This record gives sequence, C-alpha cells and structure tokens, in this order.
Amino acid sequence: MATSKSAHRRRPPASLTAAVDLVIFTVRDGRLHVLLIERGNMPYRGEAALPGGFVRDGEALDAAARRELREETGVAGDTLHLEQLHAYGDPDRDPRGRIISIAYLALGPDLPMPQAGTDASAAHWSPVSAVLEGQITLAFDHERILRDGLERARSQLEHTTIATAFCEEPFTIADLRQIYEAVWGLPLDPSNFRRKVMKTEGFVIPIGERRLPDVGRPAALFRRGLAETLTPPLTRSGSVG
Amino acid sequence: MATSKSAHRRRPPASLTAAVDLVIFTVRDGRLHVLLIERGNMPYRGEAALPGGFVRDGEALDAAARRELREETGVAGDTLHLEQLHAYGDPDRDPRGRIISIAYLALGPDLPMPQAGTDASAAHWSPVSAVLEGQITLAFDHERILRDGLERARSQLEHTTIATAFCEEPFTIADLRQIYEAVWGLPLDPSNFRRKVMKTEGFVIPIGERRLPDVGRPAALFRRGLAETLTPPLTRSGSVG
DNA sequence: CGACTTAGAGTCAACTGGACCTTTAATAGA
DNA sequence: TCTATTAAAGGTCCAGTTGACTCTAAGTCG
Repeated sequence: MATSKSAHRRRPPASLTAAVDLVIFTVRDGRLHVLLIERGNMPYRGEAALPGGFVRDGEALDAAARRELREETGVAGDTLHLEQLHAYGDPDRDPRGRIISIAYLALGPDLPMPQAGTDASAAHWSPVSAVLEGQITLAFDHERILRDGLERARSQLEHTTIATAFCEEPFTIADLRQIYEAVWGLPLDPSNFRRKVMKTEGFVIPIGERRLPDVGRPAALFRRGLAETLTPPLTRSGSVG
Repeated sequence: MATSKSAHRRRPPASLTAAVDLVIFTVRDGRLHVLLIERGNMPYRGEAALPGGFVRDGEALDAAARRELREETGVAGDTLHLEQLHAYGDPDRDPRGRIISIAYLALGPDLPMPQAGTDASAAHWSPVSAVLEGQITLAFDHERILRDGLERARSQLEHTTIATAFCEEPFTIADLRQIYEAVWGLPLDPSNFRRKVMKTEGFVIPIGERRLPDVGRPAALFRRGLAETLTPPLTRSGSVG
C-alpha cells in the first residue's frame, strides 16, 4: 500500500487520529437496546453518543475496541461477540479535526451495568427504536453508524449463529426466538422456528435440563453449538402475520 | 466517539497515517484475477502488492479509493462497483510507521489496462489462485487483505446482484454463470443456473437481441437489472459434480 | 443433409417452508 | 380432584423450490 508516486510526491499524506466507536446491542424486555453514553466533553457535550475512544500508540484496532468495551461496560470483552463494522472517515465528521473512526459491533446478553468508578458512569441502555424514531439524537455521525450496525446485526442473524451471543447460557428455544424477533422487529412462528433451529446441526446443544416457567410447560435448555454459519439461512421473510 | 476520560487524560491518541488499498477483481479466461502492482519504493521494493495510496488532507475515504482506482487502472471509478472491505491497523503492519489501511473491494469487467504515463505502468492482472497457492507473495499484510476480499466477493455473489458488475454489457446468461464459476471455483449446472437467474425479478433484463457465437445456438443478451439483493440467494452448494 | 455444439425449455422426485393443528407438561383456581 | 390456561414440542399438509436429468432449438461446419 501507499506506493503510488503521485501520492508520495505531489501531496503529503494526511496526518490524523484514529478512534474506535462501539455499537453494543443487547435485548431486554423483548426489545433491542443499544448502549449510549452522555458526552462529558465538547463537542456535543451532554448529548448521547456511542461509546468509544482514541486508538493508542502501538495498539491494534481490535485491542482498542476490546479495551473500550471493557472500560465502558465493565464487562470483560472476551466474553462478548465483537466484530469490525465499518470505517468512517469523512473529513468533517468531527469538528475537532481529522478523526477516522473504526466502528465495531458488539453483541451480548442483557448485562448488569457496573458504573461506580468507571467510565461507564454516564452509560445507559436505550431502545434502538427511540433513536430510529428521532426521540434520541446522537452526536457526530453516530446515528448513521448505529443504522449500519443494526443492518449488519440483522443480516448476521440470517447467516450465522451469533444470535446465541445475545443469550445467557443456558437458554431456551423461545429465548433464542425472542432475540430474532427483537432484532428483526418481526414476530416468528414458534413452531417453525424451533424446527429450523433444531435441524441446523451445531446451532444449539441440549444440556438435558429444563427450565420451569411461571406458567406453561417447562422448556428444554440449550447451550451454544460449534457451528458459526447457518446452512440454510434463517430468512427474515419467514415471519408470521 | 473519543470521549472517555482515560483516553483523553492518561494517554495521548496515536497520530497516524491512513491509506487505502484496493482489491480489484476481474474475470478473464474463466479465472478470477486480481490487479497487482510492482512496488517501486521501499519497503518491499520490487515485490507485488495491492494498489493503493495515502488518504489526502480533507479527502474522504471513498473518494481516496476512487481516486486511486482511477490512477492505478485508468478507469473512471464511477463505472466500477466499489465497496469498503475492512480496516487493517496492526501497529506493525507497515515498517514505515503507524499506517492504518482501509481496504476496498472493486469489481469490474476485464479491463483494458492503459499504462502509458500513468501510475499503472507496473500494474498487471494476476490469477488469484497464483497468490493463494504461494506462487506469488504479496507485500505487507496484503495476502490477508486479498483473502478477505475474496471471501467477501464470494459471499456477495450469493446475496446480491454484483456478479453483473463483472460483465460488460450486454452479456449472456452463460457469461454471468462463468463469473460465478470463476469466483466460487465451482462448476454450476447451466440449466438450473438459468432458471434461478431468470426467475429472480430485476436481476437481468433482456434487450431483445442475440449474440452469435463461433459455434452453437445464439444466446439472448441482457443488461443489468435494478435489483440489488437476491431473494432467494444463489447458494454455493448448488454446484454440479 | 447430417454431425456437432451450445442455448434454453421441460420433467420429476426429493426436499423445504409457511400455515396450522394436536399433544404434552406444567400452574392456578374452583 | 378436576378444569382452564399457558407455553413447549411435535406433527400434518400443501405449495413452492431445487438438483439431476432429458429433450428440443438454432446456429455452424463439412
């Protein structure tokens, strides 16, 4: 990379700063939530924003994302699903100067939010719908990043087994279905959903125990399987009216 | 982004340089090729690498990618499919210092390679298989980037209509099938492939003309349709032994 | 004309998916 | 104890899809 003669001679490369921003999703009360912070510094002071921070000297991008995840949520990053989403680099996206942001998508079960003494003191879960419907506005280009993250998550649910990353183990098939329903925003047929999940080898593994609900038949419990991709995929169109 | 107190106070953000690298694919002679350049400067002087260059002051990432595409291939970038692939930012990925590379994936028909007087003088198409099999080694982490680009392209062929980006218009169904076969590295059943393409609304549009081949029945000609996503997807498993 | 080649249409059985129904295993209340 | 209720789990049915395969169409070449 960075070899072309013109780039070398005619124009100096831009000097800039790199940051990571995190789209951290969870499902609580059957609705998809995203972790937002209230900004303590200018610009956009007091407004909601995605958690994130600058990449440090000598720090890899993934490492910076895991560090911020830990600092902002208090959760050891290695237990959550974390994947790079997209790089945002418009020259005027940050009024402080040229800052490129590498956005990451993180998925996890409904997390306790340890706050005392951490950077997460201003962090809170917000329903994604509240942002999409304009009840919450985000700083910088973070709404765009959130939308991209949501679309990625929706797509990943179709083709991979990451929905299990939203579930605390052990979980039931109904737990898993509610993840799909919350992320896709669609009701699914419980019976057909079960059939597809069970026939996909390596998606979930029964642990031989059951969970007693408040009411109704007890549900079998599962843990995550070894498969990462879904063949065939679970299609979003398969909703129930 | 870039808000956490610790990132601000305890450690200065890393100052770095951003580059774009391009994975430019085309299909020639039924095989997938990638555009490589021979590096003219240190480091890795004389070795093969992906085309790319530094992001300029005030230049957006996509704009930098389009500019490099134009400079390195001589092709007006707005005719090719171009999408961001991934950001690579390991601190030691470039011996010159901290350089983050935003990789882009570009797809196009078999292009004439105008070379005179351009930066593309050292550019050439190489079979992707030659890189994967170790006959060509790439500078920096470019083999990793190439592999990621290949996987992205293979996946995109399943879910989107971008295969048409490889075809010069007008094209035949057989032309399109050969794209899939080259990118996936699998033979496909011509009859079943045709059936799926034709029934996917908006994938291809007949122009009402035919192409006379050297031998055999003439083939109907098509241009790209308006659809961008394939529902249902074209699955890689649907090969023919 | 007949052999050859490729495009393109058609057939068929197996499989898949959505809609819907039935049974099962628990609780709550009469 | 019996019944209603709830949700899990399993089954049925039919329409649509798919992979494997066959057959026809429309050209060229000798």
